[in-house]
Amino acid sequence: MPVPKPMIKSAARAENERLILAAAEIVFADYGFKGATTGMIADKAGIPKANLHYYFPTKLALYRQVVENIFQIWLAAADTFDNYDDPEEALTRYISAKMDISRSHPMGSKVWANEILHKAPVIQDYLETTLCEWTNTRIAVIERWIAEGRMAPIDPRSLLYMIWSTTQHYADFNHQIHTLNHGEPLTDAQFTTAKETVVSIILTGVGIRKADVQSGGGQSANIDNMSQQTQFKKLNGEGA
Amino acid sequence: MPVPKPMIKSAARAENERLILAAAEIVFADYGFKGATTGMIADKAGIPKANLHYYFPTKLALYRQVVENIFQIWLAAADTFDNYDDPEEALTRYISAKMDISRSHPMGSKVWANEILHKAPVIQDYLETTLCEWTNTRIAVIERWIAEGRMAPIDPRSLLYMIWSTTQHYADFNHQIHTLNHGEPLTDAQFTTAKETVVSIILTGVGIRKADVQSGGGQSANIDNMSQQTQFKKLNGEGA
DNA sequence: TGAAGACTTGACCAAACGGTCAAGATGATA
DNA sequence: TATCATCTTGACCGTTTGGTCAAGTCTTCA
Repeated sequence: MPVPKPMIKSAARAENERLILAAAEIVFADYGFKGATTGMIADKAGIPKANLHYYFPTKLALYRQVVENIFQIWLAAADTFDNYDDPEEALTRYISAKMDISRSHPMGSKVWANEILHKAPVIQDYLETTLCEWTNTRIAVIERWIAEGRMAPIDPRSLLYMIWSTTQHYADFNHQIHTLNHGEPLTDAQFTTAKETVVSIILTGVGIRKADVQSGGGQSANIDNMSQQTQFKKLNGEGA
Repeated sequence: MPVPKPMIKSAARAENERLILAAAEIVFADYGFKGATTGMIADKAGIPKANLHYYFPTKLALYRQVVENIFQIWLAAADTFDNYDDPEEALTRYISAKMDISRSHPMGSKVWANEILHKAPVIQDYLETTLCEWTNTRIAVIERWIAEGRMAPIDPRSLLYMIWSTTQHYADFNHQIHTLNHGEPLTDAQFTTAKETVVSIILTGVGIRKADVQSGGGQSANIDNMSQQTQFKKLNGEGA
């Protein structure tokens, strides 16, 4: 019992804000900032609209809070990039983390995508400061890996964009993915396949893993060595 | 002079519809369906709002026309996939085409992205028919290439999603990319680097090209052999 | 118990928006 | 010139929506 009063005071407040933010994330994701109405959000949160405006004075303030929450989650995932100096380990974990967020938290990604699509009217400052710094430091890390001969000399910035776009696609475009999957969401197995394929193509693409081309006929024997130790397979002649 | 009257009749009409559609594409891309107003579109087209409604009775009808135009452009690009049976050639051309569209026609991609993000309220039928068929036939092609040992046994669907997301990222997220590029659009050189990097990572990633890891120190010597003939470089030891 | 603050809510308002309309302008045809 | 169809446009309307407000209810604490 460290904080008796000043925290009890906002017991109802905390719960209501949580409800509203959860509802807002879904509604903003599905309808965009303009398309979402405070009435819809209030309905989804199970409270009257006037009550929503008691906790969040304007629609914009609520939206901004939603976006900030998402950004925090992404920054946390980004740490995986820093905690390992081995490019295979770092990239594998980073890609996996971003894929997992796209599956567990798709609404957040959609809100972000919507915001960027419309020229970031409310989060431009994030882009210019936090995201810019984060990007530059990671580019430096990748450049070092390249200089050390630990991966192919690709353009680091393009690689980062590739990782972002590919992983977030599974959140932002999940409606399209579902539709192309007979209207059903991806099963856990399908999603795992997708994750492993993305990791495999990128790691192989930047020269960290080696390609596994079977000149014979076989179907797939999917790659699942995406963790600590990579078992390099022999690769057969391919050159012209 | 094959068609004298029945076409002259709509001379003004054709011109006005063109103006309106061009304005609508930009405004819908920047603000989404809900965020865009017919007044904004009319202003950008340089005509009164009532006149816009003379040519397009409802906002929805105008929007649908814009989306259909975009879809046609994409389908044309998709043909590049069919015209070559060599996976390197086909994938390189397809990726390049999609990258070029993202640069030359970013608004269209944004409108599409916005539509999918909001669960495709007006183009669901396209997803279920045309896009679904297109996807399945290309998956079959990729599976054949894999079976013939011409590329690594990756999941074809995940590969397609990867190509779509990566290439369209340069349109849908161009605001973010600009911001991370000191507020400037990518130069032609930067865009070319991006395109070559994407092609390189994906082709290497699926085992069509071989990685070029320089164990020494050098900076980059960027890959630019993205056309007909690939010059495979030696790749040095990497295994654990 | 009662006063003070925190929370709840139905009713309301002004602004913005999609769409209509009627009155006209323009242009082709005879 | 007269007629008719196409096109143009300012004014207008009903609806939706973000946000307000005043009249409550509930909780806490002396």
